[in-house]
Amino acid sequence: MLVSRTQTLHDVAKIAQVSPSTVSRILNGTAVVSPEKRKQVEHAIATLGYRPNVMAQALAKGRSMTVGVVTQAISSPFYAETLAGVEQGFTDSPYHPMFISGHWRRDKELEAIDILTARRVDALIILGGNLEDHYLVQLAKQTPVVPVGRLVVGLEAQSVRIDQCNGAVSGMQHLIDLGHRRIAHIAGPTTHRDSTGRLQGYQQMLAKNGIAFDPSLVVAGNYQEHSGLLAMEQLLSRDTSITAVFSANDQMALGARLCLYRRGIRVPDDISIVGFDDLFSSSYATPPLTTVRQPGQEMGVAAALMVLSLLEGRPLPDPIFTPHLVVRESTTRLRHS
Amino acid sequence: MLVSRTQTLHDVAKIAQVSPSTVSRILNGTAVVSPEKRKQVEHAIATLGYRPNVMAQALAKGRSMTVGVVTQAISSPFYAETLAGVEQGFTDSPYHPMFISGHWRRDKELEAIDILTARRVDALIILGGNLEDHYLVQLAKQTPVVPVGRLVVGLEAQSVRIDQCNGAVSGMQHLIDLGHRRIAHIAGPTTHRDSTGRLQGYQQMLAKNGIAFDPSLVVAGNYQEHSGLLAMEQLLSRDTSITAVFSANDQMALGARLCLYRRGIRVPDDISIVGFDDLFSSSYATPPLTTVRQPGQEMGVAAALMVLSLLEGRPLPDPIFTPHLVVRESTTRLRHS
DNA sequence: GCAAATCTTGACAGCGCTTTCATAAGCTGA
DNA sequence: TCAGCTTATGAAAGCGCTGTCAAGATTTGC
Repeated sequence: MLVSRTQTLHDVAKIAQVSPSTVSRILNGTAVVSPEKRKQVEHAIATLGYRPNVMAQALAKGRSMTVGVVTQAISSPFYAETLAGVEQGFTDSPYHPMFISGHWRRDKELEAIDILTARRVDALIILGGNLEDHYLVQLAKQTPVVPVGRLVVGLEAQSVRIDQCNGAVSGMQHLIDLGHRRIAHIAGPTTHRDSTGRLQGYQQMLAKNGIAFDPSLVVAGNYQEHSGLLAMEQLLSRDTSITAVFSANDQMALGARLCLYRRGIRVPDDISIVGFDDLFSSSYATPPLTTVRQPGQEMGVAAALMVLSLLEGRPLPDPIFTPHLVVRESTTRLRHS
Repeated sequence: MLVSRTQTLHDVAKIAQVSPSTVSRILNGTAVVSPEKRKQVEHAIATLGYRPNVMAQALAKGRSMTVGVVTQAISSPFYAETLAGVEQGFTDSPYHPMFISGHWRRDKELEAIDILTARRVDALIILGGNLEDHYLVQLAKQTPVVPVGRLVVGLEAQSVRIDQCNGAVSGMQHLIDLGHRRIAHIAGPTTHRDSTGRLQGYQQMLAKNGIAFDPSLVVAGNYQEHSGLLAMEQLLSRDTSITAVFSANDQMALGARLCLYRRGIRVPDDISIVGFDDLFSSSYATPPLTTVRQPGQEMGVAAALMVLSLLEGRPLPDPIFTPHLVVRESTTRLRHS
């Protein structure tokens, strides 16, 4: 129903011949109201096409009903799934998410938090990022903070995350089961705790299977496609006996795959590739990528539920997710040549 | 600066020993204030770590300083770029975007608009979608509406869009220049005006080059990867003399490419593929996809500027973008076998 | 040097809603 | 039947800010 001037609760009250308080009470279910008045009010609301002004409600009750989400880039395929999950998690709740990108820069993230707190968001969801743990802990004293994809010391019960090392272990297990021994690793930024967790899993599985760790077989990228391509080139120039590569994320795996394509090295026939994350697009790569699935969407939903629990004082859900291997077509059994 | 109770303009006024009005004036630059008072106020703001409450400002001035963005899926690679552009376009403006997904469903889009108007957004950006033109025109009478990626009749000056037909023409031109004649087309949903525009470009180029239009060479998908795969299979079962395919979007092109991979048909050696959109991931496909670039990011920025212009009564920017061909490695000259 | 014009500043009434608080009405039971 | 209690409802005071209005202070012109 489209009407000219935007209607207020007052207008509704006037038409229904009750006081504004009564209308408010019906809207919020704050108190019992006689059925007849309720009927009148509901009718008035319908005929006016009235919609409460959320800003005014927010101001009056001191809660904005919006939760701020600091992501790194709204267009990053990796964060996109989690954002979708967050959005989904808030559907059917009175809260709504507001997304702002931090562009992987500390100052931008700070700015984002600033903008969000100026809007008096009721809670904050922080996807990854470069903000120090102690800062987030401090921030959490003002408004609930839910970190996603990282463990914030001091906020362990509410940091939605996966067991990185375990994920890496299952990816490596797969490669080793297929007979591979010369396995390279394209790591993430060495400063990221999650990259080091994955690296750790890689090394752990090497050790467990009596394969000597060769530092020249691991090179770090920055999680973007291009760095995966560069890393692969470097790896190839160092050692041509590699038969498999385990990449710390899908985007770099795709970059590596392009490098191999350009050099005419076949995947998986010559070199097998295992990624990490399982982006939507990985299942449509050529060949479809075998990868360790990080349940981005589910984690987003969990983050939303975590916020809701925090806000309503309910017991918190389990924040730890376990990544699982998804076998597709980029890996194959090592042929003894 | 983190303080316990959240500070108000009143607190600042008290500390600076001026009236709240004066503080407001300084904050908004609404009137001239003596330098000394300004100094005092600025000092008070700094020591208190004061941040104005955006909700209260919104209520008082009747503008929420937020613009609603109805997208289809926040995780769709296609919309993601545009969303990023929108976000970027509002940086350094006092406005902030709030995204809600419509999931390609009319009822969800309506719901999204409902949520957004309850928050009294100052404008609406609608990415694609299924809402009827007349509905949007009607809506635009209440609050500025900027449709993106489609032409809304009645809102032509502010519909940010591309010339679909022209884009298809340049993709086809490329294929024809390479000597292809048996060119299939994987179309988008027949109900979408943009798909039909692309189909039109396809037919136009066929006609212009004296190639008879063969209806069995076009099959429609739904813009998702899987439908591209299915379409390709259907095409192959109908006619094995195809040497090139022009897909109405990259996602379907990627699906088609997977189909060919599974059947051992080489790209581009056996069949060339041209996509449409140029998603981030297309340049890392195997092989990197030749495609018609739809400038998603730029269009997002343009949509934001359009909103700003509408809101500030400035002349509107040009809403039409021209797509350009990006030649990569999925197309090659036809070899006469 | 004084009336008139200009400028800075504070008081105050909203913005649209929620939420005490108080009042009037309806009940209970002895 | 009436003291005492519970209930439904309205009046009014905010929530934190902006913007109008008018009053003081200051400057200008002749």
